[in-house]
Amino acid sequence: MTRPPRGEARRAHILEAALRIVAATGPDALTHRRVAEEAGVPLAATTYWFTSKAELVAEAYGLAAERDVMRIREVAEEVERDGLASGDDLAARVASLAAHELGDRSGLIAGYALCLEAARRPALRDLSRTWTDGYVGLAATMLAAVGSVRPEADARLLVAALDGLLLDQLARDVPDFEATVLRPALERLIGALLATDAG
Amino acid sequence: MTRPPRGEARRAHILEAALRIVAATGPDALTHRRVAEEAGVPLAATTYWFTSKAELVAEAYGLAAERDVMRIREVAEEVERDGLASGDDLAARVASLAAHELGDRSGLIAGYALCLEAARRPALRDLSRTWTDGYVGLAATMLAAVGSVRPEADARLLVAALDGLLLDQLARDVPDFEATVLRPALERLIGALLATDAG
DNA sequence: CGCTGATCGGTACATTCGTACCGATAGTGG
DNA sequence: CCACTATCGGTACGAATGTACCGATCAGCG
Repeated sequence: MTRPPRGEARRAHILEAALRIVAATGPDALTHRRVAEEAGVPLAATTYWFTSKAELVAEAYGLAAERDVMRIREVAEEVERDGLASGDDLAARVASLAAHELGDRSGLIAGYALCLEAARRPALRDLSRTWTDGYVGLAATMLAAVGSVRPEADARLLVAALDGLLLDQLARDVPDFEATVLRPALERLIGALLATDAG
Repeated sequence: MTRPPRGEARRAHILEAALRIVAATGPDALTHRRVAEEAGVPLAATTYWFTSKAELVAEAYGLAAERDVMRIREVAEEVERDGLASGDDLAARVASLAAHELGDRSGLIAGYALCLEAARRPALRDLSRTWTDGYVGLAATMLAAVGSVRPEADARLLVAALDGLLLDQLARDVPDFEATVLRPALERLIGALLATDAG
């Protein structure tokens, strides 16, 4: 029998529950009671570990961002080690990465919710920027690996397009999104960017 | 002296107030009382004109979408009449359009909030799709006007990139965004897309 | 063991929420 | 002018919320 988590472990447990709720039901459904229920802890635990609801929200977002950036960093290092064969190779890599991202609607929706929150609450903006910058950095690394002349600028474009496509897919729910939409679009974009590098 | 609005006018008045609130404080701040205060009407007016809060929210989003699509249509027709000189011309046009959009953070944030809501509530998905499709249609028209070979597919890419850039800007707040970020990015994207059309 | 602080679980409370209700009023067709 | 209906404004109420509080329990240390 595993005993119920105590101490900091419980704190983390609560944050996880908060993220699940944001993704499933939206940020406005994030109440102390709902979080406590989802985490399987008494109500008082949420007020004990987080002095206010705002703190809970901010830390939950922070966790999501940190975890995501960590995962990105791994992929970036992997690409730097192994290199990339071609633009299409890069497109496939990014598409698969994004599709995997889309598999966890939870974190994805929470991420975009953060963007909108950050649009209102300046305290969250650094968090949001760090998140995006992580992606841009990865994209730049990848673009450089396939010989892009201006990897940084094009990376911003690539990440922006990716965000837009993912956001749209969240509402559209196209079946087999990766193969029918994402990969073709990315191949087109990356191909065009690389092809005009010479000129 | 203008008398307080009555009848359907008051209903519209309430919807406008709701949109302002969503933009300024987020969707979770959208309460009957808050809306009533913002609209300058008694609390009961909001429950009289909207049988439930969900109806109010849905109609507010619908209004934002409809109004925006209307404005897009005008631009689309204008472009179809006058044509476009070049890719850079198109980029400047889109950048200015988007910058204008960004001027009204209100509607913009509300729009993206809708996307996220639609990711959860299927009832809103049609609305969200219509909205995006409107933009894609405009973009396709514009791309066709400058001789794009596959305007439809490239339009999706263009709109996605635009969404990503705007979303990022909402949190980043780069000064002089249109000139320093938006226009260069769009010129780069559109230029690359058009240049590789031949091959 | 026994003490002490961290942690836990239950509960209380003021506030705010969505919504329902009800009497007053204004505009309109007869 | 007189109903009659749509609309208005004020208020009430149960439910849910954030948060505070309090006594019980656990873990480490003398």
